[in-house]
Amino acid sequence: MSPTSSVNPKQANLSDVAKHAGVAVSTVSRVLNGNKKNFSVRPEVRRQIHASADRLGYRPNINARTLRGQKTGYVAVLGLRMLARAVHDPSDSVVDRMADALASQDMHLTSTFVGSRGGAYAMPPWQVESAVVVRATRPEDFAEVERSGLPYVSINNPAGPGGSSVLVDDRAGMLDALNHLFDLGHRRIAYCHRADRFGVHYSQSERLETYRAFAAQRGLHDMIYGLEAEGDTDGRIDALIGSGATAVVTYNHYVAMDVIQAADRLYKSVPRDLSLVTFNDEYPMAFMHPGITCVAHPADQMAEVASRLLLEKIGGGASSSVRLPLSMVVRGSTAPPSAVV
Amino acid sequence: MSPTSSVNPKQANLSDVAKHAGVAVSTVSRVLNGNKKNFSVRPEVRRQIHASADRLGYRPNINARTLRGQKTGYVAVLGLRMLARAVHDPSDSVVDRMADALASQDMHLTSTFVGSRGGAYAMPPWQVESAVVVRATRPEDFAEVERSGLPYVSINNPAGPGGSSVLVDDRAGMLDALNHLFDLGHRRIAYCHRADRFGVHYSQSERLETYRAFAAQRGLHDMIYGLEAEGDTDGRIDALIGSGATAVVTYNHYVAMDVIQAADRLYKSVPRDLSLVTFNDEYPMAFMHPGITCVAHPADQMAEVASRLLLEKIGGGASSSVRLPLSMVVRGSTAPPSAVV
DNA sequence: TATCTTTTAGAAATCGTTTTCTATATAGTC
DNA sequence: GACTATATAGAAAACGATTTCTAAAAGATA
Repeated sequence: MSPTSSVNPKQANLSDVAKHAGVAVSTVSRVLNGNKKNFSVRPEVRRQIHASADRLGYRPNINARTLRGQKTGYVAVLGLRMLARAVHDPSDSVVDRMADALASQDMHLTSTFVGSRGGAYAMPPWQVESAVVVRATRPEDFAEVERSGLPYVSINNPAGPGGSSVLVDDRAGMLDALNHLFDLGHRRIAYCHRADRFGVHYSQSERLETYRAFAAQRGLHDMIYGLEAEGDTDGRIDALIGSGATAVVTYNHYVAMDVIQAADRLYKSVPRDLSLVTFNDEYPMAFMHPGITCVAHPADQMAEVASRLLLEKIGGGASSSVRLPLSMVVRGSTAPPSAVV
Repeated sequence: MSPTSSVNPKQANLSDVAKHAGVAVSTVSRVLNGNKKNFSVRPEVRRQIHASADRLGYRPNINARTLRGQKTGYVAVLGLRMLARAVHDPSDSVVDRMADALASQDMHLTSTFVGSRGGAYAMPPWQVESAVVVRATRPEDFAEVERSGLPYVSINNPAGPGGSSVLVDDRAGMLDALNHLFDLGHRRIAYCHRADRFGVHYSQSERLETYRAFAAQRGLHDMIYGLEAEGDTDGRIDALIGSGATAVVTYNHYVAMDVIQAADRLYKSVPRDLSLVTFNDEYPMAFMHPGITCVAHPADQMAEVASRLLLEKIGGGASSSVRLPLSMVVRGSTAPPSAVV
């Protein structure tokens, strides 16, 4: 017989602790929850209760607790999908930082890992009091959380009527990227965008429109290379590189990797033959050689604002939407164009 | 007043449905759950109950249900730390796949995002029935889960006495990598390892020992470049590249990126001047140019085995530990050494 | 000493569901 | 007609925690 097959000595419950400490369950409950309302205990009893709870490894049953109707302090994180498989975006950093910010309010982010079976935007089966939605791109992503009527905040996407949202100023971000290249002397600037893997993101149209407006205003050629999910991506990128563009802005770090790879394959050098700016300062943009110039999301600030908006909603406040500025992180992938073209 | 502050019209419960249908709660419960045991109803009553439930939008309270049913179906995932900031490893994929596998058993992976405040290996405050531990490197990482007495499985690390574990055969993996390079004709093969960011992993010593044994057996020079967390990493890697090695094996994808960057900086070309094999087939190894040859973890198989071991533990079975083989994914970063050295 | 407050703590109700225990009709058999 | 199955349901007891009542002991005040 295995040493561990003696099994779980059945989770201790409040009554077990009470018996062990020689007091009533209500007393244990109040002591462990620090409930001071019309209540006090002798220090030695308090100590004994804590000792007993510790000894028995007491762990509250969340079902009983929430059934009774107390607040859980749990916040659902919707939209996480999978941890791995390279589906990372700036929202991840924001969620990390929100975990810190909300912990000080005794609120805990929780999530159900749904794997690949979909349902990433389904409310968890346990009771939560609010939610954070990430990576939502389709209206139906908000359906469940809207139906729940709970306060929520959406990261980097416009929320439904019941939620607040934290967005970034993609127009200004695109303008920064283009001006950076223009000021370096580039006049043949391409934009390489791609449909988001899971849907259409508002940044796509905003960046595209801004690019077009910029090109028109400065009298530059439109050099737009759209990568469809199903199309001949490699061919499009090869065409881009052969187009005589001296600089390119890419929609995200994945596209940037594709461009770098293609440039390498076609014996073009970054930034000598092609300057590169990408949205999303995600791994490994900072670790490439040369480092990639990025339009970066203000993750700290986004987390701070998102936490604030969520607390406001919980407090009964109205929905609101805040837009934050993106910032340029200049690295080695951008330089003046070579004299010879 | 905000449009959403009119709030939820209070969820209907079983008693509401019973009243509406003119029957007892127990009858409603049995009908809605299709409970046939010692029970039957007249068809018209059954129809009426379904109609009432539909009409009132009845949704069972999961807390009450699981409270009564005595099992929550929640599995804690310990050790996730942060989502972002480039701290990914093969365990992430395994967790994703386990979420799928366990969902069919009505088990849900749950996690508390702890942000940067530590405590990644603390049991969550709610009641779970088992746990999955990832990225544990120190004995104390298992302390809490061991203390809980719950069945658990550790991914890619030897568990404590109370848990099962799924490991990989790092010795064989290293041997595969070395043989691959040796067979290509390489005789000056370096190994570039690094202390894990969060502790010492069993793979470190196994790979190192295997490298040494291989070199001794084949009569090759030991070319070991250990990167300490605090040391002059860049200098060490530059030395490696200047050492005349024709091939290098790196401890993980982060180190591989460092080596690639250094090679680029020193005008060395992969694989012409240096072949590269790395452990961990993580992003963006497959997307580099050339693609990086990897020793890959069998994520699907690890997930499958881990799920099975967990269920066995839950069923009262003994702890066990399974080692799975790594596999070579050959890409463009490895080639025969150039004639000229 | 008698009365009032405060401290300290227990008993019991409650949350929504499942399930066991009971109970009444109705149908079938002799 | 008496007796036994069977069909059909309701009543009530859990599950584990929180919280509202309730109450005894200890201390303060007159």
